[in-house]
Parts: sequence; structure tokens; C-alpha cells
Amino acid sequence: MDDQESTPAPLLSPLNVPFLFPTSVPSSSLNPPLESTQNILPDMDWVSLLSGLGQENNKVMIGSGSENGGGYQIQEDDKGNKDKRRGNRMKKTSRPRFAFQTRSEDDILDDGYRWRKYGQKSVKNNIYPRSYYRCTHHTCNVKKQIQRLSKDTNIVVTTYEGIHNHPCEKLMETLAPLLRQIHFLSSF
DNA sequence: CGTCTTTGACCTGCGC
DNA sequence: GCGCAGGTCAAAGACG
Repeated sequence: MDDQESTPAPLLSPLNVPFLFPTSVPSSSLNPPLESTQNILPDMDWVSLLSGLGQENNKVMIGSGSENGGGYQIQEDDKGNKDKRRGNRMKKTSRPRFAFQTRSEDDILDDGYRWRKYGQKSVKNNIYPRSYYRCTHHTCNVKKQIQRLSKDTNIVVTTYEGIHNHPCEKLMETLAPLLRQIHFLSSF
């Protein structure tokens, strides 16, 4: 409950996520940039989900600045703590948020990290619930939300919050043979 | 037995 | 101040 602000420098940027798609989702299934996204997703609650967004290719940078809030973090101590069990949470933070959409039958995008589901909520204007996941690495506080769109049920919007402070083992395993092959070919 | 999901309750922020 | 919506907690159960 005290390490989110002292998170060490990331070994991997959140931007590494799109590179992990081949583990379960073909890159061809990725959707176009957000400008078209907004056209085809009129029912998406982008205001709450993507407050303060920017754009970059097929991913969306979300509220990375502290001025826009968007994310929350657990607070170490707070005089507003009314409940010993859970009174010290939900404080605005500057954690980077990052969202993108995929066209997939599966809600869960295998990005190489291990996630534990910690909540699910039905959201307004969407028949599908939003699922909340947290990285299972004990020193990592990265979270992600997964939401399937009601208008286009093939589209899943994944929102990452925070930066992994540990390497992605699965990614390394996946890339190892490829790197070896590249190294082998480059030797000629 | 450890890990993960489910799910209802609870909390906070925000708009009115 | 109130109500709503979104986000989180944690107990209980499922699963391998």
C-alpha cells in the first residue's frame, strides 16, 4: 500500500503491449486509430474511460498528466480515512493510462503478463460488464480494464493503467527463438 | 493447498 | 446534500 509512488523505473514501457498481440491475437485484427473508433463506437463511455486522451497509431494515450486525473491509487495515509479496512484508497494519481481496442472473440488478451481479476461492474450504456484486472507480480501495481462493446460485440477495449516494473517473462520466451534466428541470419 | 474468479458491499468523485 | 456511476475490497467458492 505504499509503493505506488516509489515505483522504480520501468523495465518495459506500457507501449510494449501491442507487440505482444501475436501471442493470441493476430495483428491484422487490430482496429484502426481512434478517430474511426469513435465513429463506430457511439455507445462507448469514452468520457469516463478515456479522460484526457491523445492518439498514436492504433493505441490511445490516456491522461498521463496529473492534471487530468483518470486513475486512482491507494494512499499511504489519509485523514479522510473513515474505514480501517478500505478507507485509504481512491486518490487521483499521475499514473499513465493507455487504451486500445482489438477485434477478438476473447475478452482476455494474452499480453504476456499474469493478471488477477479483482472486480467486475456493469457500466452504463453497455450490456457487457467491465472487468478489472491487476498484475499478479507482487511489486507491480499495473491494472487493466476490459470492456466489450455492446454495439459491436467483436470489439474489446482494453485500458492499461500504470507501468510494469518487471520484465515480461512470456514475451522474452516468445522472442527468444526469433532473436536467435535474427542473430543467426545477420551473421551472414 | 495455492491460485484465481465471482460477487455483493462499500467507498469516492462528480453532477445536479 | 443527494443520488448515481465507477472503482475496489474481500469473503466464499471453484479449480487444478
